[in-house]
Amino acid sequence: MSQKLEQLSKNQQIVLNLIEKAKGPLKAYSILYNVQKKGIKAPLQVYRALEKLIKIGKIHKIESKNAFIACNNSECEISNATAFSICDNCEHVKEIKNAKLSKYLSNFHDNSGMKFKKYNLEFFGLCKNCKLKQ
Amino acid sequence: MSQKLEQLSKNQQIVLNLIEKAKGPLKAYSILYNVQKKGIKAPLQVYRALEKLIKIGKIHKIESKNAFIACNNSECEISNATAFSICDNCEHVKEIKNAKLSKYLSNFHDNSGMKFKKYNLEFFGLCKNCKLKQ
DNA sequence: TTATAAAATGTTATATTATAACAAACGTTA
DNA sequence: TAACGTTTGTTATAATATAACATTTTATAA
Repeated sequence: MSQKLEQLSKNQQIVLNLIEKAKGPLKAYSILYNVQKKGIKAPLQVYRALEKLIKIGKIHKIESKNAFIACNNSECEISNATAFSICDNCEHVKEIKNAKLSKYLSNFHDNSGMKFKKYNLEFFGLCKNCKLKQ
Repeated sequence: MSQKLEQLSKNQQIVLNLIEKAKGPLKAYSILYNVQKKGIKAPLQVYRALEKLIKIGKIHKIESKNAFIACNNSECEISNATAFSICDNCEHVKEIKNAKLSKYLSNFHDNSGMKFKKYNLEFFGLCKNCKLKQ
């Protein structure tokens, strides 16, 4: 039964495979072009797969880039606590795994006492490589 | 001279006025419809104003909603450290002012030692009102 | 004050991102 | 097998954002 829950449909698997073997985040229409040989023909097919993959935590959306990246963080299986570093120069994106950070943010509550079920954090700067080249 | 720097152009002022008097974030095309009586006719005129207003920190973009909100935080004048709470139910958005949080995030560096010039954090949950109604 | 550079404007067209609506097939479970 | 939820396929369209180019306004400084 638990195996069923992890069973991906055909389109979902195709899209996930592509995203997982990519070096960085992929955009929806770039995904579409790359899976057309596999029989996926329309944007909706891609978006529906993405929606499901996000929901189950296999991928994340990088909101500032409208792009999708595979989850590499075993701690965020339910996809409710995500943090990324994004290079302003080369656009390299990396998911941040940091227990302190995620603990800090998961426990954060604002002045009104509102607590949160989910957060997404995007950091911007220059990655090591790009900093050296400056 | 410093006054010149803060001087907004006509279109920028029109767009900013609208966003500032709004109760929540506005979408670009909703802004467009609402400023057409003021003579702004095309999306680009809106997007250009938005771009400038973001750059100088007068407004922020809520990335997960593709919407724009006035800055209410004197501490983020350069718009490089933003945090928001977003209600999943009523979509109410509020900028979070919290010195500890911003200090924590501004000083954060990842495992590789990469430091960041900018971050954007979006929290999701139920606001007080919506929590009560459940 | 004039030239010149930088910023802003106006405009048309188009690119990019995402969803609506509907019909059909599939997989699971009662 | 009947019923349900999920996934698929498909066409059309909505929503978001930028390219390219010509012109005008504003700031700077020679």
